[in-house]
Amino acid sequence: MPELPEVETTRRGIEPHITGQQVNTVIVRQPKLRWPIPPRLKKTLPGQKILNVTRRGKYLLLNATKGTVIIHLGMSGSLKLVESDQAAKKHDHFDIVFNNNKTLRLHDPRRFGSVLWTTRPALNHPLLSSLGPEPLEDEFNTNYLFQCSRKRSVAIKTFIMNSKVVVGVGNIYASEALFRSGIRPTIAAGKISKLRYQRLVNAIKNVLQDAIAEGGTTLRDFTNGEGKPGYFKQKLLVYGRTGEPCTMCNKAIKQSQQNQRTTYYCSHCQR
DNA sequence: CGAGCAACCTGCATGC
DNA sequence: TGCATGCAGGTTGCTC
Repeated sequence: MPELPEVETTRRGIEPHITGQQVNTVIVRQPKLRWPIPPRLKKTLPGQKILNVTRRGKYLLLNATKGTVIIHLGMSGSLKLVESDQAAKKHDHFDIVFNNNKTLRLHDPRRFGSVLWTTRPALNHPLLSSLGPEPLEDEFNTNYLFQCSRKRSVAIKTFIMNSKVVVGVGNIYASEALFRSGIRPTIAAGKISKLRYQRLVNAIKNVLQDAIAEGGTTLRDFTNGEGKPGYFKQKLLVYGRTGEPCTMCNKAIKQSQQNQRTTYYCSHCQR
């Protein structure tokens, strides 16, 4: 799935095309996503205008006249703008058809994504209300992460992937940021020094910014709003590189399991 | 409260 | 070619 850079890439791709546009129709082909697509969306959204498209963590917020469409892409979701007469393909579960003959189309084979609707401030929605800070904002800094980590025994990789700690860091960028900062993914979060947290915070910010600049990472099927892949995969230093030489020391990259997820690291460079 | 893990679902690569 | 297995970008919600 899309981690923060891929969601941000999607946001930038669709935002200029749907801002100010009026919704004509909502088409639900498969309502069974992570949560059911709310049935009232089909009646309530037509006629409304999209005011802007924002992002909170990995959630996209289509802010409309009378409420907000909250979209999460899960593991395999992607959004694309297509001509409204374009036929839907397999796993094209949801469309917002606009009056200008363009359609925003959600494609999601695994259906871990979600489409929700709220008429209250979106940030108050239960799924968004207890999220941690945005990693690229100033609130996410060394002091914050260090304080937050005290007395926490969880592995540092698990810790930075916890959206209550910081949003947007998924399996790819967690491994990459820990490599960039020289920290072994299994170290207990509470045992890491402030200096090392400073390096980690910088690494998280830098890797996410670098990835956004490349349009995100396309492993298999991620595409931006215009159907194009991202190019950050070529710059991954450890993720998916098991057995290949470390770019720093030439030793073979290792992999292990944490929380049912694969972790990639260099046993020489990360301590 | 924190930690660990099963669950949701489909597609694809691999091995027999 | 077919079948079984394991793995994949995420997150909630359950147990302990």
